[in-house]
Amino acid sequence: MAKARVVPLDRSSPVPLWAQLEADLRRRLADGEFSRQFPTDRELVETYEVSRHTARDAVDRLCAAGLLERRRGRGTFVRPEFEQPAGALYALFRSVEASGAEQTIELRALTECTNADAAAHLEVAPDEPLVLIDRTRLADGEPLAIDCVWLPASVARPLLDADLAHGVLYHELAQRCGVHVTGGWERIRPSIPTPCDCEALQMPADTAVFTIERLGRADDRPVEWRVSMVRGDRYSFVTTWDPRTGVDRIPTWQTGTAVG
Amino acid sequence: MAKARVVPLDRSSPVPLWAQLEADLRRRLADGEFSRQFPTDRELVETYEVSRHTARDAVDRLCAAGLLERRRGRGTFVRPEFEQPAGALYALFRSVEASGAEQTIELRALTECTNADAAAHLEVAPDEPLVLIDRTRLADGEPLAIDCVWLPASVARPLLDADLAHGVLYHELAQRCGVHVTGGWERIRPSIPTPCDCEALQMPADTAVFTIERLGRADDRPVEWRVSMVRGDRYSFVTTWDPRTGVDRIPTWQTGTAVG
DNA sequence: ACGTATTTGTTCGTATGTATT
DNA sequence: CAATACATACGAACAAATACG
Repeated sequence: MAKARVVPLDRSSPVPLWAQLEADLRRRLADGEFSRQFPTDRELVETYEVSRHTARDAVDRLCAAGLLERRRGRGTFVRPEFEQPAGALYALFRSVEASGAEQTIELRALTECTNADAAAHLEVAPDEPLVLIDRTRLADGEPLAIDCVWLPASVARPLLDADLAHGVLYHELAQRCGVHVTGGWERIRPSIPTPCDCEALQMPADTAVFTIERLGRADDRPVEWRVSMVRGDRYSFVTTWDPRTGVDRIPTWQTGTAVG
Repeated sequence: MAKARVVPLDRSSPVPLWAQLEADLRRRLADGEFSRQFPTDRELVETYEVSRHTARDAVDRLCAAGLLERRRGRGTFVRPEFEQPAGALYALFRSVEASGAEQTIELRALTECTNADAAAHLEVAPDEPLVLIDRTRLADGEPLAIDCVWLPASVARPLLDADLAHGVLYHELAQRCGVHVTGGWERIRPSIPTPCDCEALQMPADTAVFTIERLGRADDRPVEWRVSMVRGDRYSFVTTWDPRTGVDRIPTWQTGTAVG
């Protein structure tokens, strides 16, 4: 465990104390300093020398962002699921897992190659060597998605020896390559798969899929370009809204036809 | 304008004061009591006889939910866009409008009919008469989506005389039929349009669309069943995330290829 | 152009209630 | 029962942005 490094707050700064505190707690969270238990209000008051109100303000925002969870009488806890990658693609994997289905991965290819399109998104030269990870994801043995990832070989070459049929890519990427994906974007489009992709997904020829393009960044540069195809006849994107309880909830993935 | 009806707070209730206050402000917002300007902190303190801290707590939550907006030195304001319908479909219309494109509507059909599938979603008998609104939506003259809505004729018959080529359906529904849609769900799927739909959308035969199914409820019962097809070759669903600044979990629609 | 009043933003302090250990 | 930790609620003061005479 890394030793606690606390950045002292600057009271003469125009940045509010709660914002400085929130930023430092975000940094310490990203450093993995709190495995599960988070400092109590009182501890924060003492280490940062602020009022309890200010400490709560910062922690409240981290709770609202979903990183922490407070439990009355017990303490504040890190939400481990939020250490997992963000975005609609990983939300799908998690919702499938939460449904009780057993997820397995078939590795179709794990090689070094070049790809001009992926290179463009990764902002490297078109002939720059890339690591390609081509996998099929299955839920209870039935194909759910095909998932192609390209990463610059200069940073991702250690992955060629990794076991990518289990676990989360980002964990391997952090452990073996020292790269932490911190942000990015995703674009979701409907598309018609090629006959080859249709076969891999074991779906009829006249059905459409979600194509999810995903770019992951490691602070200073893009490191992950991914194109995934998700069976649209089995999975759909569902949103509910209700002005009384709060509107526009986070979309979730569902299978089947019933919507609450 | 309705006279201000303030529900007194119950200090012996186990429900926190801020929750009671938030609920009452939500109700007054729904009643349209505040056209644009919202009470100041001081006014809330006086009318509800709570501390400023409690009043701010309630208002902060309404701000977080997106219903209000506070501006230092000016006051608190109702966000008018939040009086508009929620969901991915209306988010698309708004983002197209925000892009500067001129939106027009072509009315293809406005009739009374029956439809067993729609009736099932509206929870009425299969032969119950429905109002069908079948429209094509265009952005700068180019087809963007086709949009079919079914409503129970018993409540929506006044719409047969309405001008549905302009304005928002929900406004007509509220004005002519006295029905306020307050909640519901949406399901998004990729699909392949029929040749007929392809023609209406003026798109090539081998492209896929987003199918958005939408169920709108008026508190006690479903009143709107809608199936829309959005050109997937022109519009995509984009999400960005960034753990440092807070994860952006609300997807937006974009056209073109550039993603920030 | 300036000063004052208003309004929200931030920060402190204090006390009490409630759930958990 | 007691200690701990979060939840709620009150009060007070000053700062920063805005509006207005």
